[in-house]
Amino acid sequence: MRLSHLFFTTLRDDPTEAEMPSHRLLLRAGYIRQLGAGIYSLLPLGFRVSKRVEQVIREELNAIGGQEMEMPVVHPADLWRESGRYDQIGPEMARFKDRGERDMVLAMTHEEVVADLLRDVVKSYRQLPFIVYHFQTKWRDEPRSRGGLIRVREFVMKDSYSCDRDEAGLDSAYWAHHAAYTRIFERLGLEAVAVSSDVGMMGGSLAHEFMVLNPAGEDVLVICQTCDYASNRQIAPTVAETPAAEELLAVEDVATPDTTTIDTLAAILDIPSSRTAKATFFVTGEGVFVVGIVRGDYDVNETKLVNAVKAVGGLRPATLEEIRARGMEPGYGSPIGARDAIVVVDALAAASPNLVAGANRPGWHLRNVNVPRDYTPDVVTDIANVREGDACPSCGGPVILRNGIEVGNIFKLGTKYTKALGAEYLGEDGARHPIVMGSYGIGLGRNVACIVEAHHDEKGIAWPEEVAPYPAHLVAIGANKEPLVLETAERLYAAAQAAGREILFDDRDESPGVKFTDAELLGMPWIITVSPRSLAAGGAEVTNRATGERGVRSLDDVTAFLEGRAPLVA
RNA sequence: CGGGGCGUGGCGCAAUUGGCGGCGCACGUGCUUUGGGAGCACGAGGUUGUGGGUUCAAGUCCCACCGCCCCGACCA
Repeated sequence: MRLSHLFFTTLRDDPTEAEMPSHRLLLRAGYIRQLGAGIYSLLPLGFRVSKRVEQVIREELNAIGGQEMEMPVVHPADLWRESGRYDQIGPEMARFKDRGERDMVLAMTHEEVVADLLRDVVKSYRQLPFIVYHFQTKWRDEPRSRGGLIRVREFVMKDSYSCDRDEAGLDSAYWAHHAAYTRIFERLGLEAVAVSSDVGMMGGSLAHEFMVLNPAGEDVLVICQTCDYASNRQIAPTVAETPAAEELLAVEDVATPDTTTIDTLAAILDIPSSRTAKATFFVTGEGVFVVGIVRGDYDVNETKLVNAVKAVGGLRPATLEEIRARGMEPGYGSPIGARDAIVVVDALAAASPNLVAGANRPGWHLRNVNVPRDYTPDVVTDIANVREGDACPSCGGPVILRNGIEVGNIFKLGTKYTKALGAEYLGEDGARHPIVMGSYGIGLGRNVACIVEAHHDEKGIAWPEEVAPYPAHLVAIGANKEPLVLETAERLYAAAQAAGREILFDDRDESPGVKFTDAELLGMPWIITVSPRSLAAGGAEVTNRATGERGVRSLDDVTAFLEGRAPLVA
């Protein structure tokens, strides 16, 4: 591709909107352009990268027996009513009517369509198992997009679906995907760690997320320093020593004016925060009031709390009025005297004696509150967030917390969708069984962004060879001073083309500085410079973009590389 | 949805008290230049996000709306 004809432009200045390196560089180098919040066009360069990522995924999925297909972006709403998600999912799903006034939706994911196909196509156990997948556009009207391609509303996702006779089959398909994902992210140049994760609204019994560590990541990961334990903090169990038993003292009032936080409470009473109880207040999507109690030195983990009370529609923070209506006082709250509320107490908090808790009166707390002597929990379970340095649930070693970006996920769905839609097969036993599904996703654009996050320097992008839009960037310098330069560059370019290898050729009438700067910004793995100087030195100068290694190679060596016959070394 | 910020040419920015909308880069033409974002000359490009209001006069003040970014809530 000649740069003189490439549909792109580079920007000299950083766009102010872009804060993450990947966003900034992809914009500046002319890979992407924004159309609206969370909506991006891929320019030819960006599209080529995306296609190369796609190809890596395709190869690895084919290797585990995946069959590529394509499902629609627009679905009849009735299909989503069948699974129940039409009413479950909020405004993040786009809904509209077609000209016949029929309710339609834009695809957020494709479990329903797969299940619909299964009930049509699969009759017998002989047709199972199989894996199907496609690369298809999803629309998810996120409350807030951010970080360029990291979190968008419209994106192309590889989603695959395993269809099995039974749990054992699902298990094997699940771990096959786990292995395939490991290979995919390795080939993409991403250091992804597989962490256990919450199944969320997808339902199912087991899930992993593949995470790339990044300070801007939206998930918090619990990673063991000693063993290979890694989990999303949403579901990471807390492991704490059982507090030493103490004589249960009598409850007594203590005046604590203007003391509505754990920090100030611990300070005013001169006690560690672990001697206090923290009360948090939520309301489920169905309007049920939930009080969550953790010890003062921990935070409430909302995912665990949602799961503890099986909160339909999730949880939202309660309003002050809602809290007072239940007989509690914000800032001085505790379940003592609470009414019309489900009380969930963290296991550690329940086991900790003589805590300071709210008196439900402004300016007052209570000393020596004990469970269940002083109030009765409805649920006692782990609802606390793991902290940095806490014990690993697997080996007991200290854990660290890191932020991560989710680049892929795998879910054991089970029969949730096939039961709802009636996708059954006739078994060897002559009975009908629901097909057992798994669902597995990788977002293309987010992976492209994460690759840039991991492979760039102050000058620009440095693509790994596996995903680079072009293997080399050919630069001709001093062409109008020495005609042989342009001749040579043209001959190298033609040789690559003739061999079926497309490379980037900067044939523009630009100054050397512009060409070098752009080449480094665009980030092809090899920059090949032809100039009077390089010709005098015996060929072309080759620079490895990632390592910075540079050397002069003979035109034969360079030609062999460009034709794909031999690797290049600097 | 809550909090904060910002909308002026493709990008980055300026415009005093309300007083003729400018600058750098990028872009076009010509000449010069060619190993690190070249020089000179000429030139094109704007409904200052939208709508209303105040005023002799609005980029600037007021109201409403729209859009975008950041933090939070949220995230199949």
